[in-house]
Amino acid sequence: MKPLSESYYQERSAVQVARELLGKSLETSINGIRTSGLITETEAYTGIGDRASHAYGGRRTARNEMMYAKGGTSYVYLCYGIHHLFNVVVSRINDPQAVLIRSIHPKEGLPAMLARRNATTLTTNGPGTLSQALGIRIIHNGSSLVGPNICIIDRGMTAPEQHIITGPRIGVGYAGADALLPYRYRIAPSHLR
DNA sequence: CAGCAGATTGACT
DNA sequence: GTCAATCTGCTGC
Repeated sequence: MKPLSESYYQERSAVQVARELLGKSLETSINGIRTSGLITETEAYTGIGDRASHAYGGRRTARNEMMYAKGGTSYVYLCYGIHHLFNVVVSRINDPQAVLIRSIHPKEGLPAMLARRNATTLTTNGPGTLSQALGIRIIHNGSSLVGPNICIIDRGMTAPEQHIITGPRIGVGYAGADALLPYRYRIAPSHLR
């Protein structure tokens, strides 16, 4: 029941963390409002050799700078000019591996999440919608995952191997052969309820 | 500098 | 199924 430590993120690869984060609790405390959910879908972006990654070929821009930070840092960026996508940076400084969180199962703070989404039914099954529900925005780019605002906690819900479905990542058709790699991980829908 | 595509979503035909 | 919303970064004039 403790937040995952900084060394946890630094000692593992993106593939390993993407798989192990399934079932863990992603929690935010923003402006005194606490919200959380269990991670049900992730994708691994494995570094400078990964054609689907913003850091492919060692590319370094103002947007993706945080991918080069130490493991345990948040990488939040704006996609299509509208949606905030939340990533967990993994490994050490200058090894830009990251895990995109694509879906959560909401647990705490449902009213606050509904208000942020401006909705009456709660949707958190997409990288843009879950970030909005949890209140994660560009200002959280670079936030520590062992800091006060965003953290990931093991609440004993680690997904068993046989309930994990793997497949190609979503929306990365431009990545050639790398688009086919099985770097998307999700908990089988039949095990969510 | 213009044009275009992108780790998406939701409204509409 | 189609398409607009709208910021970032890359390509080419």
